Amino acid sequence: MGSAAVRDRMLAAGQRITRQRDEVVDALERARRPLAAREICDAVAESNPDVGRATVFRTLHALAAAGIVQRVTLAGGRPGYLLCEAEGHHHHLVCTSCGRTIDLPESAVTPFLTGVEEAHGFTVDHSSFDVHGRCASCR
Amino acid sequence: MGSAAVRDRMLAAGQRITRQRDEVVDALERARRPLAAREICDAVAESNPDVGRATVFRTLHALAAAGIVQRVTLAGGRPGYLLCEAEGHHHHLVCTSCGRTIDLPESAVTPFLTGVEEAHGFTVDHSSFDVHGRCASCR
DNA sequence: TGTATAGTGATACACTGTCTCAGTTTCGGG
DNA sequence: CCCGAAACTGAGACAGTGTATCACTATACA
Repeated sequence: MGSAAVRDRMLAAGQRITRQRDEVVDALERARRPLAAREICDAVAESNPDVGRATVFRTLHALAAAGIVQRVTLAGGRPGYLLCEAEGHHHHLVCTSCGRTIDLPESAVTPFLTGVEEAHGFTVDHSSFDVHGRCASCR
Repeated sequence: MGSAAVRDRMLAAGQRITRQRDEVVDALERARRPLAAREICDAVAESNPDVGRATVFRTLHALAAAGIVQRVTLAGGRPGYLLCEAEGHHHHLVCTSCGRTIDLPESAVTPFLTGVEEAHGFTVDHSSFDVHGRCASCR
């Protein structure tokens, strides 16, 4: 079952708690790393084979809208989904060795983006960074 | 036919010039904006219906390896391919209004990445930024 | 011009993601 | 506690992305 914290965030976002959504959150909580859509479907099917693929994708969309999950780009360009502890918009460093992620708060990025906006007369609506490398413990 | 500059860059990368590759480059040069794989297939098929889908993907891969094309993320998370004037590793600002892109040289990004590395004990192997917003002339 | 080798087309396969529609479940108010 | 509006679900069809194989072909270079 998904943690109480996640539940509260979903309710706060006006979304309902369902068995199916619980199982998606569960799979992500157990993994502690970004999962491909396929991996999530498989993990969910293990505890409940009757959950449809469409529901998994809808759930991921809903969780992303609530800021609970973030879609990231894995090494190789494949998309993955990551459960975020941090609330609000933020970015991630993805370790190519152990697969774990490090949160990068928006505040660490804002000065850089502001500089870019000023240099090019560009207004940033949305940004996402894919930074792959090795974390401190994998070097 | 792809420009001579692109031809030289492909030869320099040890790749052969073929009719099919020329047509992929052509499609991207005409568009002057990132294209979805499907759009490239359609554009190529218009001038030569016998070019296989697999060849288009292989060509995009080869062009990306030579730094001639970059895979970017379009609004909505869909992948797109962009012909790059600039050589070497760099990033792009994508205008959500007119679809055009602005090159962001690696040198504009390095100080930011260095700061991130120092703050988190992380070694960056590869980074790609998706920055969406409005360019100066679309505001 | 000849030839080693890179490139090609067809086809099959796997994954990602969206849509529709009838039926079900949840949440909040009474 | 029960009810109903509205959100959610499952099945299945569909479309795009991307990779692999294998026999065949075209290119670059000596």
